[in-house]
Formats: sequence, structure tokens, C-alpha cells
Amino acid sequence: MYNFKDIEKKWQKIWEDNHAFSATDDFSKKKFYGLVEFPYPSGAGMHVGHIKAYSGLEVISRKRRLEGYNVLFPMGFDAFGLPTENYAIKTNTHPRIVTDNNISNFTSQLKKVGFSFDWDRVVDTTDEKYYKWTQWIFLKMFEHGLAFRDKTLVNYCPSCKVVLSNEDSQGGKCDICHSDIVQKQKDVWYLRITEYADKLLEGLEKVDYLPNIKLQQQNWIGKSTGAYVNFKVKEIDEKLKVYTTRPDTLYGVTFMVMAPEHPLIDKHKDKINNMDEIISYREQASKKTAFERTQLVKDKTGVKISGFTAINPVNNEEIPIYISDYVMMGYGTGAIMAVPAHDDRDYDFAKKFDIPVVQVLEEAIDSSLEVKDVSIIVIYDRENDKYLLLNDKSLVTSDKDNLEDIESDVFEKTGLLNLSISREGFMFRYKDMNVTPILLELDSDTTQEEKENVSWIEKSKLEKEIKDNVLYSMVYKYLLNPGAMTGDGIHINSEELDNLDKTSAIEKIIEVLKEKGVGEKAVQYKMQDWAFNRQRYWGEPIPIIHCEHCGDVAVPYDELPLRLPNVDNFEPGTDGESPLAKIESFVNCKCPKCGKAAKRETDTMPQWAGSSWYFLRYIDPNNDDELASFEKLNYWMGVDWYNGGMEHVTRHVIYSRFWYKFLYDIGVVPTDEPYLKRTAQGLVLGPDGEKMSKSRGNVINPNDTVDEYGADTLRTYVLFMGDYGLEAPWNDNSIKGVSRFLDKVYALKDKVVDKDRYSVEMENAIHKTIKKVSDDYEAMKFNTAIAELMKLVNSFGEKQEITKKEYTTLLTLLYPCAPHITEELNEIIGNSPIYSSSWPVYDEAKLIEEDKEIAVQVNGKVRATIKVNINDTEEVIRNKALNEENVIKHTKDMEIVKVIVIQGKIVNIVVK
RNA sequence: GCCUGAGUGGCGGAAUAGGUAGACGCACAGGACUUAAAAUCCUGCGAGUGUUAAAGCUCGUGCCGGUUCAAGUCCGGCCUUAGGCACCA
Repeated sequence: MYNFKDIEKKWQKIWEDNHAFSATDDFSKKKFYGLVEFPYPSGAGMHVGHIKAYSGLEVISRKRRLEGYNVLFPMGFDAFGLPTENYAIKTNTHPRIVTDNNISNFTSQLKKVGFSFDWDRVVDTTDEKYYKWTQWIFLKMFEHGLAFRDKTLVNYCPSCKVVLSNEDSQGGKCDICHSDIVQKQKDVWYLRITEYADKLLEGLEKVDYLPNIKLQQQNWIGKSTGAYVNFKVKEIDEKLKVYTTRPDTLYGVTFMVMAPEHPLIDKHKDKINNMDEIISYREQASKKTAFERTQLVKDKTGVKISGFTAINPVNNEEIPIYISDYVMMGYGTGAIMAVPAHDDRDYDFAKKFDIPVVQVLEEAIDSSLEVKDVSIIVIYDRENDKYLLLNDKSLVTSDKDNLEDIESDVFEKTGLLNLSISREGFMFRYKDMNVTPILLELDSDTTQEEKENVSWIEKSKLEKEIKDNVLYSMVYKYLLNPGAMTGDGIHINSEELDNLDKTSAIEKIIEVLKEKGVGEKAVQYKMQDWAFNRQRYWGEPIPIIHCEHCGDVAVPYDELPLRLPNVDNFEPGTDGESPLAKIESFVNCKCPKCGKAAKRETDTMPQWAGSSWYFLRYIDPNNDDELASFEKLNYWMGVDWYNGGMEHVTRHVIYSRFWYKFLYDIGVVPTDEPYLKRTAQGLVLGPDGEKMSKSRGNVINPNDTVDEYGADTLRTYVLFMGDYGLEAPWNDNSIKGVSRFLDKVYALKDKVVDKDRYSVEMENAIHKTIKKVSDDYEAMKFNTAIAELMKLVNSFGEKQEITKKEYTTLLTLLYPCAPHITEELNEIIGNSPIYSSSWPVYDEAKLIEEDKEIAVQVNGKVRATIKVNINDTEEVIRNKALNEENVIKHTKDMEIVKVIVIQGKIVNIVVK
């Protein structure tokens, strides 16, 4: 193995001394801003996942520099946060010291791997010169009404003693310590991200994010369109407002449901006869664990409000009102109109509470205008768990309401007696029939002899038997899979909506509601406002002063940064109070407005704050007057390519897009989308194929790998191990293959002859490799790019000599992956450094192969291969193919039906 | 439950617009060099069948079906698995 240790040290020093990777603020040059997610500098040090995450854009950035771009490829540290604080508490060390140690450890590790970051622009979110501007943005938001305080029930982690956002407490568990979250009444700071919901959604149309990233963001924003509808409540002089996406089903409403904590209940509790019941239900509901709420979804619970009756605004029908925890206060209006026929959840609830189901929409297949009502009967034999096979004896009757008629009809056709109706399915239209499926069950005393006249079939076989018969498929669908009918169709039982489909019915009913003044079109989002405070020490202090007379007052801009005071004890306060609340010198202050005594906000910002704008600070990291100069922002923004983990796609990326859009609206930044392109790398799994974790003991330490194989091998290996976007297991043997490859590259130096051209034999291969490698890097297909370089190296290995130009091209193409060894070899053969050279170009004309081997198939099976020339006519190729020995063998005594010749690709001879 | 990926040799994975499935690497086996081992180099390597050896033949990209001269790739229906959302009205 070549001496990678000295080589790597040597080149890292040369790059650093020459500021080889410093971005310059030369606005005349074309720019490239490549961004990777800056790490949280944990005490555990770097992870191989970091190496893979940074290596992707590292390759692109190194390539871009050789292509003549002014490249900004920065690195920084997202250093506020709980792990540091917890460690500080445990070891009684100041978090500042812990953070500084961790940052310096990370820095030296990153440098050891040879990443081409611009080390002159490092950003640290805990630096007061940085968080001054984090606070500044917060104050701007406060000024514009986007930061506000509210008393609410919050997710509270009793173990970490902090309030958590919905995103930090998914599944009812604390994101940090995984203990159960409880609900607690608290004063909470919010950022009004919902105000930007539409902008965040629309912005996705013009950016180049991977499709699944866009989709996840769309789902997270969760826009839906529908309508508000007001239902009068008879007993009180109030309207119950609901939100629905299906106002077209208004005639099918058979009950209403309110969230248990709906304010109308408390407001009119004197009119409610069963308040006790409601209060005890509320208690039960609030005690439900995450598991019960998610796993027992199907099992609906609720209480009918005795004393309330709603009036359906379109037909004035009186309908009951329930409370149930399947309706939540946090979405829509906290109340719904329930249409059990066409909503699964309402259906489940209606079945449980025995509420009528009114069908107002039916499926229509091939239907004509004139329809006749028919019923189709299916008979079920519970004793044998079998159904009557309909194809055999078709049971269609004309009168569905008269059981006696049905029975005599059935008897006539099957000889079966003694049946009872067990289920009636939804109606549907098929051709000229309006069909009601009816399931009859045999009474238990039916004898085997009676059953023998007809054929029976098991449920599992049924579906295969009838899959081509539309009519019977529909009948069975409704009878055997009970549930709401949620699809499209045509409306029935709906007065003015009858015969309209879903879309037109929605349009029509909204008009009607508007005319009557009882409803209007509406939009809702799943996304909620962003809970923005934490009761912790190690975060940005929220720069607000609470004054008895003036309310919440902003700390004046010229007093920023509002510094974290020095404390001895970082333990949170007793009642989930911030440690800052214990420091009187910090808390007590004067109101900037009226000058009277006031108290400071003692909560700090969440970790997401600092990372929401860090990419702007890289552009102008030392600016004390602005977060960054507009001129520089105007040149560098937006980020041309942002790569990071899938896990940050919904939170960090949306939060930072929100901040950026806000800054755009107040004229601080020049564009309205921060990231022009976003990709994501896949995880590096442990050698056992599982996620790396300390507890599994399958963690690979990148330091060890650098010591054993060198940085170039590590970098190249993480790119070679598989598809960059997918997860791939670490393999201790595979990395040896990469190490061997670099050894081979090294050994080739002895074959180099001083010729400044490509040899004739290698010319085609080299141009093809340049194209393939260049294209693959751009598409993040690093594994196949490296495979292509391996092929080239293998063919160099077979040659006696390699020209200097050939070798230089190889080294340059490999340089983004393995920069140290390639720089060294490049120097050995007498070139000036690669980092200041240029990217190889290929000649389109040299890519064409004169002679090619193509396959000859007979009836689609490969029987031979032939050599063809680029100039061969179809006739020539055809004759070559037909004269191949093995082709003759397979075509003799056969009639040649057709010969398909695809130039340069394949010949297929079809014989009979 | 819904949405989105993924499923190809012993393993990681290739296969731009259907056009020679298994590139490249690993592991393994045989050989060369060596006193020996490591390293390195050469050869083989989907399964089955066949032969002194080959050629050849059959099967084969999660499963079932379809379209096509031709399907890993397109269409319909499933199964498994990873991730996201999760009573969102």
C-alpha cells in the first residue's frame, strides 16, 4: 500500500496554505453554492453517515471548481441543543466549553478526511455574533405579528422538562428521551408558519427537489379544500360550524360530532342534560395513550349530547349531536357533519351507535338514463362458510322491499327455504339497472339435501371466479366488504344535486349554501403553527420583555445580542421553568417602552432556530451590521444544490423555507426560495444490515478507517458502496477492494510516458469514460462512475505504456473522490496541481464505435453474436445474421416470417 | 389504513429511450511467485444439463397474468420490506 498518511497530510497542508477552496466575492464569475447540512457537534464525534452525507456535494464542488465556477461549499456547527446541556449538567461543565471542545474535535476530523470546505467561513449557531441575528429575525417576526404568545395545552415531556412541538413529539413520545408526552397548560410562543402554508406549497412548483421530497412536504402542509357549513342548534341560539371536504354529501348527514373539548359545550352546559357523562368521557379521552389513540382507531367511542339537536340547513332535518375523540379541536372547526354512507370513520361510529346510514351517492358503471330497480340476492351458508355461486343460478328479482316475494323467487330457482336478510349493500347503477345487493342467510335448520341443488363456493375462491363479471363483482364488493362508499358516482336522494357527479355537486352545493347564507368555500391545512419556546438554558434567549403595563415588548434592536447569562446550575426549574428564571439579574429589567420594572422572557428558542437561516450567514459570516449584505446575497443566493438527510425534509427544510420567505417579504433577501435543488443521501447501515447504534455495537468510526486505509479510500468507498440515495450496509471486505483500486492507480505511474496525447487504441475508451463519469457525478450515480474508472484502470493495466495525457485525465476524473492520491501522482508526473486545473472534455465524435458486436435472436432467444460495422446496411447485417451457423441450425425447415434489424443493437429473426 | 421507494448470483450492486441480464467490486475455488505466509498476478465463478474439453440446450430479475418480434424495464392484480403520514373531516 502506498504511503497515504504522508501524502494526505502533505496535500491538506498545501490546500490550506493556498486557500485552495476559498470562495471569492468576485461577482463577475459564475457561481455555485453547494450546501450540506451542518452537523450537531455531539460528544461522540463524527459518524460515517456524516462522511457519506458530505461526500456527494464534495465531489460536485471539486468538479465545479475545475469547471471554472466560483464555488461556495461551507461548513458550520448547529451547536445549541439538549445533548450538550445534559452533558453539561452531568459533568458540571459549562456548555460553552463542551461545545468548543466538540467543535474542535469535529473540525479536525473533517479536515482529516480532506473535505474541500471553505474553512474561512465557519458558522457556529451558539456564537453571540451569530445568534444576535437569529434573535433579530425573531424580533422582525414579532414586529410583523408572526411571533405571538398563547396559552394552550402543549406537549410536555416530564423527563426532559421541556415543551415540545408536534414534530418533536410524534407518536406521543419525546423525540429526545422517548418517554411519554403529557398535555399541559402552558404559555407558548408560536411562529405563524400557517400564514405561509400556501406560499410554501406553491414554491415547490418551481424548485428542483427529488419527487419524494416534494411529496413529503406537500403531505406535511396537508392542504385540503372544502366548505364551512353552519348547522343551527335548536335548543340554543347558536350555530355549529363544521368543515367538510364533501359538502356534496350534505343530504346524507345523519349525525354530528364535536371534539370533546369544544367550547360550545361549556358555554351552554346548563342546557345539557348529561354533563356528568360528558365530563367523564373527557377525562377518559385525555388519558388515552398514544398506542390507544393510534392502534385502536377502528373502535369508536363517544357520548350523545342530550339536549342539543342540530338542524340540517338544506333539508331542515333534525339530527343528533355527539362528542367523540375522533374529532379533534386542532383541525378545522373542531366539529364535523357525519355522513356514514360516505366516510369510513363516520360509518364505524354509526354502526357502533346504531345511527341510520343514508346513501346519497351511487357508483354508476356504463349506466343508461332509464333505469329499473332490481335486487340481486346472494345466499350465505354460515354452517359451511360458503356462498351461493351466482354465475350458476342468477338471482335477480324486481321487488326488493317484499321479503316474501324474494323468498318465493329464491325458492323457485334454488329450492331453498327459510332465509333471513342479513345485510343490504349500497345501491349502484349498472347499465339499465339500479341494483341493490342483498345478502340472505340460510337458517340453521336447513338440511344438506336442500343445499345440494345449487353450487357453493368459499369466499377466498369467489373473487377469482367472478373477477371478469362487473355486475357480480360489484354485488360481492358491497356485501362482503362492508364500509363506507367513499368514491365518486352520481348523487341520489339529494334534491338539486341528484344525478350530478362529485365535482359538480360540490360546486353546486357551495353556491346553494352561499345563497342561503349558511356556508362558504374553505381551505384547511394539516400544518399547525410552530411552537417556538423551550425551557432550557442552551439556546437563544427569546428577546422579549414582559411589562405589566405595556404587555410583551421587544428588546430594542440595538441591545442585541441578548446574551445568555452565565450560570452555575443548568438544571431546569421545578415546574418546567427555564434555568434562566432563577437568575434575577437576567429576569429583572426595565420596560423599554415605559421604563417601569419588568421581567424578561426566560424561555429559549428550539434547536431549529439557528439552522433556519445558517446558509445565509456563510455568505457574509463576519458582518456585524446585517445578517448578510444584500449585495453578496444577491450574488450567492439561492443555494444551487442542497443535500442532506431524508429525516430533515419535513422539518428543517420547511422551517428554513418559511424563514427565508419571510425575509424575502421584508426585503432582506433577494429571492423567494432558498434551495434551488434538494437531494438526499441514504443511510450507512452497520455491517449487520441494521441501523448503526451504540446499543447494537455496530457503529463504524470513520477515524479508524482513515487510519487503516486512508481518507481517499474511505471517501471513495462510501460513494462506491451502492446507490447514493439508498441505504447500504458497511462491508469491511468491500472497502479493501477500493483500497486495492487506489493501489492500482498508484502503480500505473511507472508506465507513464511523456506524450501529450491519447493513444489511438485508448482514445475511444477515454472519451467514453469522461462522458460517463461526468454525467454520473451530476446524477449522483457515484457508484457507476467509480466502476467506470475501475474499468479504465483495468485496461491501462494490460498496456505496456500509458501516455501522460491519459494518466492525467484518469487522475482528474478520480480527483473529486480521492483528491490526495491523485494530486500526488499528478505532481509526480510533472503537472501543476489538479485543484487549479480544469475538468477534462470529451469529443462527441470520438464516442462512436466503428465496429460493434450485436446479438442475433431467433424468436427472441439469443443464438449468436455478429460483428457489424457502423456503415453496414440493414441488408448486410441481415445476411450476416442469417448465415451464422447456430442461426441456420435454428431456422432450417422453418418459415422465416420476419427479420427485425435494429441498427447497432440487435437482430431478431421470427420463424414459424 | 393511506402515500412513496425497494425486491436481480453466495454478498454490495450494474443494465440512458423495452433490445446479448448479472457491468464494477467483494467472497469463494484453482494456478503462478515464495522455504512458507501475506501481498501481488493469472484463470474460473447464476442454476441445471451436456462433453475428454468445448459448442450447444433448458430455466432464471419477489409472485400470478397480459401487451410485444423482444419485458428486470410497459400494463393489471397480489406478496414482502424500508420510510413518511396517521381518526386531518
